[in-house]
Amino acid sequence: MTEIKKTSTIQFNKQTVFKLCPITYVMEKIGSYWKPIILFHLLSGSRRYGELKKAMPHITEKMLIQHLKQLEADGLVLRKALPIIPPNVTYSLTKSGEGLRTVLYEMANWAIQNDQKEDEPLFKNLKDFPKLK
Amino acid sequence: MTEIKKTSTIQFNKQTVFKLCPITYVMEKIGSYWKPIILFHLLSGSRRYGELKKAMPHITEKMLIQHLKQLEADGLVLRKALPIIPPNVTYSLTKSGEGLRTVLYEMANWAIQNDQKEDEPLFKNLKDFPKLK
DNA sequence: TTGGATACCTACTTTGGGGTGTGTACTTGT
DNA sequence: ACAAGTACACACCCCAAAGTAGGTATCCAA
Repeated sequence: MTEIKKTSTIQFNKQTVFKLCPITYVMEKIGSYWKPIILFHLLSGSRRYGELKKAMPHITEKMLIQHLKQLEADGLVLRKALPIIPPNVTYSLTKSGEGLRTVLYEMANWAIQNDQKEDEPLFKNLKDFPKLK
Repeated sequence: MTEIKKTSTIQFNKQTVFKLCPITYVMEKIGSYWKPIILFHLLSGSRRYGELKKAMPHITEKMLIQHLKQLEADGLVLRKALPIIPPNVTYSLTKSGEGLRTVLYEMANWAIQNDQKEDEPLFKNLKDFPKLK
């Protein structure tokens, strides 16, 4: 995995920054292009690694595991591996990750509202928003 | 301003991707480290360029205008410049940008819930979440 | 005339996020 | 004996995003 440099200017005095803006805290956890999308696909329940890959055809394997590992390290995602061959690994949301459901829901909600204004809307409504179980 | 390459693999067949995952649509609009943070600071009302700079001490000027310009181009932010010297430019949320309030609110909410678990919580509650006017 | 105030612009450089491609471990099926 | 299936690991490379550092325009006040 690619290491993260701790000395960049962005990392400077993070504590104080967080106090001023809780959003900064969120961005440190899920602030990348892929993470929210991965989390979105886990909202409907646990998924195998291969299932996630199929659900996101345009993500590279490297990005997928890399972000899964980080989400796991950040306590948002749980990895369960069965000791069998061929391997069987499933990923699911932790309680903390599950807490992001409303965030993602509101994002989807905004996307739909915002998209209606354009010529050819892509989504219709929120009926298809993933429900757990 | 830095140009955006339209031919990257990520851009490939975006239409179909959006249909599968509305979150992808959102990430294209506000999916960067700084954008949600900038939007957060505009939730309480219009702000001058210099005010935003002060509110985000660790952002570079380049990043600030660059993202402001893109947010403006994406119709999330409105720029109002008075023709005086020294210049007076204020930024505010458009209706579309204002629609992100709930998203940002839920983010802050999650940050607070999530943060309570740690040793030294940074935020207390949502009373300080910016209200318009 | 010099400097401050404001909101930028524009080179140049760096960095790390992301892409490509290959390899691996172990078992089951043919 | 070999390929297929699964979930990765690793090395190499590229480029866009972010950082650094300087400059600009215009007016006014000292």
